Amino acid sequence: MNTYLNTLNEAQKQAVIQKDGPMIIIAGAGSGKTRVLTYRIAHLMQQGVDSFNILSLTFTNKAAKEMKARIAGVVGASEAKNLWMGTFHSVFARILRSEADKLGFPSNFTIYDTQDSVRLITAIIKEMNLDKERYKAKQILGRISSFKNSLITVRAYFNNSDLQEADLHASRPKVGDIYKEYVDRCFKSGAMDFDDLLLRTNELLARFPEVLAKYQSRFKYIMVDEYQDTNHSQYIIVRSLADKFENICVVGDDSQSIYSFRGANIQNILNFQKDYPDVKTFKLEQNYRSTKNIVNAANSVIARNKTKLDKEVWTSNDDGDAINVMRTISDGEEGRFVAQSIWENQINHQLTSDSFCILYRTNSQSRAIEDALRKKGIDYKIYGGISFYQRKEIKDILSYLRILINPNDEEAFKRIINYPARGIGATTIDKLTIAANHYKKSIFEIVRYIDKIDISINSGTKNKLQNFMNMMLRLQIESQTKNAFEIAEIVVKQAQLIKDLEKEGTPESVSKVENVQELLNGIKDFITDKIEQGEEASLTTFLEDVALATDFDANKDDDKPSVSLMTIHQSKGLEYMYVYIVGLEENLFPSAMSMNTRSELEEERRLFYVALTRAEKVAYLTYAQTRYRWGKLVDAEPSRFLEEIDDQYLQYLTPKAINPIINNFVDKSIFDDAPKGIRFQKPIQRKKMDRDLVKKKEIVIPKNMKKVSQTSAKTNLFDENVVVGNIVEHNRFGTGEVLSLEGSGPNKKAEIKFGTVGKKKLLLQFAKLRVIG
DNA sequence: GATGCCAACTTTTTT
DNA sequence: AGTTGGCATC
Repeated sequence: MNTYLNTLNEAQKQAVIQKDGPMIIIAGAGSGKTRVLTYRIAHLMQQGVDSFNILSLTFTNKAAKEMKARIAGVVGASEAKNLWMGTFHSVFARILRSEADKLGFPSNFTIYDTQDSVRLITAIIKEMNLDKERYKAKQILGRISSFKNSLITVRAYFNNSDLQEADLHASRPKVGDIYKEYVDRCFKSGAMDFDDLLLRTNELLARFPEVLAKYQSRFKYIMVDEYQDTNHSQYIIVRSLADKFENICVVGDDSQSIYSFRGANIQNILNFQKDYPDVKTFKLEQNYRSTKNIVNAANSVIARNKTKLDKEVWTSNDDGDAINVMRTISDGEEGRFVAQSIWENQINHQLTSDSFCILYRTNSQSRAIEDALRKKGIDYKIYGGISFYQRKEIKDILSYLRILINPNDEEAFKRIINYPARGIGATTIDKLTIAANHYKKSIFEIVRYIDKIDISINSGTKNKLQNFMNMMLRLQIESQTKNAFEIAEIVVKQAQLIKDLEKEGTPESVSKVENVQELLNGIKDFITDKIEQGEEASLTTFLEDVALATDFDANKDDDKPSVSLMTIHQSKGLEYMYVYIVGLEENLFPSAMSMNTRSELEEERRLFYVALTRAEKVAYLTYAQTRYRWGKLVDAEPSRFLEEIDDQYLQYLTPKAINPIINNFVDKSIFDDAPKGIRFQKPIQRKKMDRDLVKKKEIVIPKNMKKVSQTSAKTNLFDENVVVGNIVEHNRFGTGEVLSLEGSGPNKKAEIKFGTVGKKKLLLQFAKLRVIG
């Protein structure tokens, strides 16, 4: 018993065994935070705390799942099952469902994603006849979102002259009216957006003392991970729930607070000690993840931030390699460098692709990297960007399912009323919306009782509407006796969704059909999973999962090893042996939108800190001199963050082939008779810092560059110039002899006799052969 | 009301 | 560069 305690260091152990009262664990990057949290929960349970009384809030659903699994390993699966564990959004969505009637919501309320919210606001702005240039839907949503996250309700807004004045000043006097209409329409649709899941929870706890008391007594022990990234709304929920027992344990690292753009308030963690004067503070400062070089380099950068808690991250790991800095002429070249480097590191160190991760500031940067990886034949997995569930064909099907559960869901209804096309156009939908607002009913009900109301729609269109409604009502009845998968299948068939796509016959529509198929499979998997775990497998839970799922949750891990690509934000909490941070350029990282204030810049710096501390062994920092942005080639300057790292931890790689731009255009030999001393350098010295970097460090021969430079010097090692008789090496088949060649250009094939698998005919452009003799 | 073409916008990060 | 929405035309 308690053997797990012996695997912890002293600081970790103290944090694990501290049972009661408020406590804060300040956990440096890579300091075993998850382990401490996991063991702390397991320890509580071993001390006799009922799992039902423990609430643990994590940052992602994936983190919750993994922690639950690890706890189950210590205390047993059946014990771990009752733990309340998940993201703020999913835990409180669950609570809201069971208390929904108190707030006037149906228990199967819809969760609007950002897309739904933007569409609704767009519609409202249009209905109110406002100038959509002045009232940009996305911006208005952002404003409403920040109101909600600061617990400023519509009423509070209209009671707050400062806020109204600010909007007036910004020439947007109608923001409050839009806000009000938006909230009303969500309510009428039985829908909550992401921020509502927190705001409405606060409403529930504030307005119904008996509900608050119930959950206060239930959650005797509360733990909050990534506390530095909680917003005010989340903060108040936690404070209210913990108010009875004050057994509140928050974990976080102020140096990794990177979500202020969505309302996260770093003050929550900085002020925790003020909130609870008798707080016990624990600091986890030993880093187990990274080399000394990486830890020290990261420290040297974050030291420049002014607002932070006092802590010192250190490691007893090896020094490791210096951090590699690479400049390329373009973003395309940057991608090729990364791909080449990964390829070589894989070979040289016998690593699989899953040891590598490529991090970038913005999703749009992935394209150039992807191209390069694909050309090199390196498997990769990309997280983020447009999630599967956001695709049009998928959202359309989900909208059908949403309507079956909650017919009042306005956004879903508007999506499908004319999809597939059934002759119901914008004019009709406008009329229906007006009627719906007038009668204070949902559009669904208006259509359902279209005969009973006074509305100027011609009989042909009315007929179409009734046909549609009849189908929906039929589906509704069927859905009551079927499981989520069966319903989805019937919907796809009844609404002729696949048929509609197949009719198109374009390559895009073919892939859409595949996506629909994948969705159906996904629902099937979901159901089997849930049934196996003895959990609820209803359509409601499926749709909730979909709405709150992150990209990580959606991805299956059983694929073949692949390089991970993601934004830095998504990389929080993860670690990889090799990390490539690309696009280290001014206006990109730090972002041009985040350089106006000191605090914005500090957040960008924390972001860089997060990126660098993902690396266990080796880190590469790359930047390009030119980059395509908005379809245009623009010049780029190296990021200030490169300068901010203490020089002693860096080594600069600047291969000759890439360096002088002019050499790509002019054959140098034509100037062979020119006077000595002529410089083939660009005369304009734009990149001041860049020159300095090169001047200072060029002579240093990078420690681990030996292998790299060897191979990159002989580029023909990897290309298609093999001849009969060559001994070649193939990634999977090993070594073999080239027996014959046929075809030319992209179709050039080689017949090779491998020792392991015998004779093979391979297309050279894909085979990636290395000539070794 | 549907279709197809052009203009405008995009790219900061996400539950 | 790629996507989306608006507008003209059928």
